[in-house]
Amino acid sequence: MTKEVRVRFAPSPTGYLHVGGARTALFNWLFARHFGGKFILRIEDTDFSRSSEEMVEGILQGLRWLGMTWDEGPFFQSQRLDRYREFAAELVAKGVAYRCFCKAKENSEASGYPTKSAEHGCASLSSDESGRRAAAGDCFAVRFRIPPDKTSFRDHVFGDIEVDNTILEDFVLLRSDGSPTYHLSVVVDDLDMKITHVIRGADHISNTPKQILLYQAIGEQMPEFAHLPLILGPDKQRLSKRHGATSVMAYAGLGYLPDAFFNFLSLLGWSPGEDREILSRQELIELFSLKGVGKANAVFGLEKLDWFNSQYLRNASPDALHQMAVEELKSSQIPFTNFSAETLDGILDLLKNRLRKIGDLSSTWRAFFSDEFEYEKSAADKFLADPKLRDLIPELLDRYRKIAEFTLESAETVLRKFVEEKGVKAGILINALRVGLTGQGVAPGLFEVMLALGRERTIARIDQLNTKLRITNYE
RNA sequence: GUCCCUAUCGUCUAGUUGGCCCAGGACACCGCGCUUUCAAUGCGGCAACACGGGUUCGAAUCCCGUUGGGGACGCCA
Repeated sequence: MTKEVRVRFAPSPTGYLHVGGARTALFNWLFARHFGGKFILRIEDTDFSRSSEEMVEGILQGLRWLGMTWDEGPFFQSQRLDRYREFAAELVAKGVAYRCFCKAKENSEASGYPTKSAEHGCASLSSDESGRRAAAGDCFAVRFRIPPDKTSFRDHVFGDIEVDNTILEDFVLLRSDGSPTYHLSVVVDDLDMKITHVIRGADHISNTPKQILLYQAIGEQMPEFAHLPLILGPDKQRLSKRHGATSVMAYAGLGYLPDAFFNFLSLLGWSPGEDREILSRQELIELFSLKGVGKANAVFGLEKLDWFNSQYLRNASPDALHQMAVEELKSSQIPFTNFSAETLDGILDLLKNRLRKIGDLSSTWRAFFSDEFEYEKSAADKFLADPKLRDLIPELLDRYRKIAEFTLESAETVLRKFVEEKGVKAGILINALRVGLTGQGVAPGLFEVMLALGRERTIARIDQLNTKLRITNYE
């Protein structure tokens, strides 16, 4: 029996949960669920000046939206400060780290190139001297002493990676204010939390040797590593604000379904190795494997996300769709309250194949829910310009008014008969009426639309169309 | 600047140990059918192994180089 798989997602609360972070969380989550292991949430808030509680909440919210539940945590590094200090002290005692009494560099010159340990006078301070100065109250940071040789590790995604230690700097473990840096806290926590697999973004590849050196210095067994290729914007540059939304909650707001977003994200940098793409969470959990993770960075493109979303929308249960629609209409303040559930569901059934986002209901398909809507300009110009309409529409309106029973058949028969008598093509009227009824040049079948709107509204809108034809010149 | 990583259609990708790949699927795009417009659907099309050297009977698959892209080099994570 192998030991339990334990993975973690460890964001720093200096921003919202962004697309890249979400994908990292997602792969960790999938990995844990696949092996029946634990998914642990840890907040890396050791940079006090940049961390905030709202950001923590935002991250949790994003994870919840995507349905990623965690088994342990959230743990906060800010609450484990004593542990890191204790650890750093041990390292100093062991001689693998040393106190550095140099003044902290200003941020502005932080772009400096690696400083070799030899360049730090502090590195060669005797432990007596070092201890004496510390006891005297001299301010110091703790630096790790980089040993000579090379460091290598096997990555589950990238394979064997080796670096020469000489390029590594004697990095800081503990700042002069006593707070730990990332390298210290991440190693201590992964050890204490018994993390078996560190799955994180490829931007951490070059940090890994430092952490491995730390594990080696204290003689502990290290976790396995798997680095994930990065997600880039359409210009192949790092995803940033100028690419539009980067926070996952923004996508919630844009009307994307969490399941669709989840599915889409899972296929960014990973492939099940077969030709299926629409996969449920359960299927994803079963299929997920680090072997399927690619090495090349992936571009985050919206077209395919839209497609995924439309697939999930069309496959949504009537109940789920109903609920989403009600929410959407409410939030966009469209007064649809006089609709029966049946009416609403009928409309949704008519529209669901054409939805890309739930928000389309209140934008493109507004006319189905509200009497206040405009004719889409290009549609009106294209379909309302025929001068014959001015004479035809009033007559046709009259026929619809007189219709005995308003059904799909009768609605169509009235029009068919009418065009036959008048000797005009059905398309002229159908297209014009479509604009009149929906404001759009593109919509579901006209007679189905009539039924969905109901007799009264249909007649009222034809009447309105009649009026507009008289007062507007369409071209 | 130094180090690390990476490179298949516009995009996401398949391509397990080199031959079944003059490279498959999906999105997008284009055409045709259906039709009342569009969507949906069906069928079809466009479109890639970055480049140059090797190794091999044979390379998208292995090696080297070039170029492109990304990442890291902080008392940020």
